[in-house]
Amino acid sequence: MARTKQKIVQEFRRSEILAAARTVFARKSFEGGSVDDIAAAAGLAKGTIYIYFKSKKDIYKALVAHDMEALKASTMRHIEEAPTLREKLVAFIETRLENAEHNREIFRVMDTQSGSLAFTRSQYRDWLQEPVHALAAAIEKAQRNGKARPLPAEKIAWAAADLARGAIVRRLVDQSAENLREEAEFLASLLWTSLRP
Amino acid sequence: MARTKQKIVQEFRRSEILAAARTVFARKSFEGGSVDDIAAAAGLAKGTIYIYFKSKKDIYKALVAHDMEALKASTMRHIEEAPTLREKLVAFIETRLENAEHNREIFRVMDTQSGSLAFTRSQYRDWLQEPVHALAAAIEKAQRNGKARPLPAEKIAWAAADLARGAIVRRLVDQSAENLREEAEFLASLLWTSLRP
DNA sequence: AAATAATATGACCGCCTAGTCATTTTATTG
DNA sequence: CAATAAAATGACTAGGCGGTCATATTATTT
Repeated sequence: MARTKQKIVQEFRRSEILAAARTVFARKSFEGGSVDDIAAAAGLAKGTIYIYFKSKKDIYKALVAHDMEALKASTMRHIEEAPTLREKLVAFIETRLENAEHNREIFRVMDTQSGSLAFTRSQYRDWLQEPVHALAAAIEKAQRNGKARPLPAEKIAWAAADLARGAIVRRLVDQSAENLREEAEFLASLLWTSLRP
Repeated sequence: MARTKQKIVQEFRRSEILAAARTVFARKSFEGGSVDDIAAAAGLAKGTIYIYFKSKKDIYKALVAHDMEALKASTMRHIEEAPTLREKLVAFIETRLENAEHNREIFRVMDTQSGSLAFTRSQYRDWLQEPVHALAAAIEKAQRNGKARPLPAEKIAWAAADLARGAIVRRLVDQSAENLREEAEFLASLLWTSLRP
């Protein structure tokens, strides 16, 4: 019982710290943001931070792992649920736009810092490639059923990811209020035009 | 005469330092790379660096300005020279892939650090948007002549930039040796399929 | 070749940051 | 309500950084 209570509080603190780190890293990048910044943003003393995380890098890893996993899961689910390939394309792009809209900070963190720091290649493969591969698989399945032309599926899937990313960046910079669904539909249609039989 | 000699040597030193900075910033990012790193890479003492540049930020600004300007000019010229819209699309994408291939470091620098540091919005507008706008203008012209369907030109141009960027990132990571020209052709064809009458 | 000017050097300074730990505050328990 | 355990604190340390400057080296001039 006490154990559980402890765990709950501990996890709450950890998530509070991660939320603070998300803001700080987004605004100043990993190198630019200090642990003091994070502590201040979380309303805690610096020493407290080190009770819950063993290093600054550790915070960063936990943060990226958490948010990447969430985006991956959400994207996979939406692809799964969409019935037709055209709708899967829209779902893939829309999920990513939506996620960035609601998590501006973490998108900036993932987008700027990504490569160099703290993660094995296989973890990135998992987070970044898995949804893309899922989309590619859907394209291939449609191709086998004659519902899509035989273009290289993997490449098209990556193109969808790239188009989504570009739109996200522009939306964040321009504060563009353009309808999210419409934008996703338009981008998906660019690819669908090439794919449809 | 002496003046000119001086200038030549000075400019040579500056470009040497920029080359060193390009490597360092690409590997460690702006915050992560130190002036000592740059000095070591350039084979100079730290003090010497400060004869040619007044601060670390100043080095960064000169570096990005130089390389962005070069990419912009190259892209604009290739678009200009291509006769048809389809070829202009290919030229736009190919130029960017080629540039990244031959200047891996600076691509990483521009891609990771971009937003926050040291530049006015108008400078970025210039470097990033001008080639895209040039492509958009070409699309619009083709549309007026009935050589392209009336899709939003600006959006298509940005899509071309996004597809190019994605391909570049993957080429850098995967060391992919896939034929550059073919890759550009494929990406351009994705857009051209939607555009062609 | 001496005098003078231009360049290059690296030890040094002040500042900042990641991480520690003795001490204090808060929660739990008997 | 002690007594004890758990959690939180922030002053402190060690190391690294950007930037300076008195000194040394090299080039130019007379």
